Amino acid sequence: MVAGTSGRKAKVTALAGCLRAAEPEEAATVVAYLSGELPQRQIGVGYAALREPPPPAAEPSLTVPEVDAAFTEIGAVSGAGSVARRRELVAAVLGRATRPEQDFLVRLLAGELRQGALDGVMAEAIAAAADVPAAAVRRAVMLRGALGPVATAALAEGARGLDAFTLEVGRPIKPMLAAAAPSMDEAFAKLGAGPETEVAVEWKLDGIRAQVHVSGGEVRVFTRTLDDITVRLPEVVEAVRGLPVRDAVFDGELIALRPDGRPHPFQVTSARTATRTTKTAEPVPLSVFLFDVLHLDGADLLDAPGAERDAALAGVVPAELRMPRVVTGDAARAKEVFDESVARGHEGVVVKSLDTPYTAGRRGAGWVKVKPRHTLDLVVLAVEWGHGRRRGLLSNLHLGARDPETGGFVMLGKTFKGLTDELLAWQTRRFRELAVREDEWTVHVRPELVVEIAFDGVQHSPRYPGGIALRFARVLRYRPDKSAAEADTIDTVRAVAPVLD
DNA sequence: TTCCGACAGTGGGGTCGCAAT
DNA sequence: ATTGCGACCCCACTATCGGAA
Repeated sequence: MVAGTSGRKAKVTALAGCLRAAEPEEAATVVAYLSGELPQRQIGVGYAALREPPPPAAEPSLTVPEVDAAFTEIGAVSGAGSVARRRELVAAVLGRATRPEQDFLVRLLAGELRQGALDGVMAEAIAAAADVPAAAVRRAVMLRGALGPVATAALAEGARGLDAFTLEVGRPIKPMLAAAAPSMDEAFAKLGAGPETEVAVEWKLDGIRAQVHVSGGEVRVFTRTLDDITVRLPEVVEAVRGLPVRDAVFDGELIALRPDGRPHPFQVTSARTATRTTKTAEPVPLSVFLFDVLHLDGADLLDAPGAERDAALAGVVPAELRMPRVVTGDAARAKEVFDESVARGHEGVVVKSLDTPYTAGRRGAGWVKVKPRHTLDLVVLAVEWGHGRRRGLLSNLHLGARDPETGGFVMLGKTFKGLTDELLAWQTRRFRELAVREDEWTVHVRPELVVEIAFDGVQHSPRYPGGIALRFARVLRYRPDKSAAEADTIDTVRAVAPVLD
């Protein structure tokens, strides 16, 4: 029903009907499932555990609370034999489901529900079902970090129930995200910036986003997906603990820096953040750069304009713990900041409106990131069949650079990005003509077609034969004017974007 | 009537921890 | 010891809907 229509209003109507029909105690679970999430967040079941579902039941008998209880039990399984035990429990649930129920549950557990109803549409549906303003629902979701509890409150108590969701120090909220622009001029245009309207131009570091809560001297650190990673980061806790605040919520970035202040590759920061144990004697320390404050000693600042939040930040955080930032209305000055950030090895800048409040969880137009862009002409070595709306189309390109030593090609990664429907149709036809070998997923082709690829940088790769891979590769256009012999070489790739060490 | 902001979809590379092989 | 899997870090881009202009 929901997947069957492309219209958002129709989806909202259908979803709201489901919510009204649900028992009050089921509402949170129903909302989670319909938006493709589990209240448990994760239960250790993925694609591999779902490959061979048991025969479906003839008659429906499963209830939502039963499924929820089963998922909780599956999520609690651990230790030796846990993989087999989880699969056993998954099979038991699926065996009680009818064919359509099985199909839904498999897609839900695999994270492939894809029915066009994630947080945004579901928030509208909750608002419709509970007859409350959609903006109030969205705000509650941002503050609570989950749809389910918000749905329960809205359905039971209406708008009054939503008022109970406030910023609580110690509970993470969804972080504000940035839109992207290809150049400083376009970033300025998006924000309406100019001599009359200044903006903040902040360095963008290639690290891990962090929301740092201080509550009476106790510090907690949360990731973008609201996971608590405090215990992994003692040096971050130590750095923030010294600030002259009683209660505060900060937003910032964590990054591993070398002694000269230049950044380590992202992989170093990522590994450091993901490591739970102290297995190495001297882990690479992470540096903290705070760029926003959402609460300060009793005062919520979410709705305060950017300039006011920055003033509050500067009042309690010393410059060495703040993200470098320049306020200007001059695009040329902004470009200088961008150039300096890049020259020091960083990703680029984020241009921020001085007026907008902190719009958590939405890719609001208040922040716009600008990064440099590299390009290469590479050769397509193979193509993979697409899924979902790209089913039946050759979608994901295997990209290779010329290897002058062997006369062959070195694969540097894949991309499916940047392709229009028209281009997808064209390349599906074209690659069939060039096909030399085909398996279930992949069509291998004669290496003749040259494609211009944009990418952010080059990183060490344990996967690809050249030992390097492109980061965030996307298609700009095909180059019918170039032959494979004129494509860029592996040496050019290394020169264009050196791998940092 | 046209324009544009918000949203969902389609996957990319990488790391770690754990259980199975 | 190595491999497979699940969970999360980082992410760009296009199509579409529906309200704003």
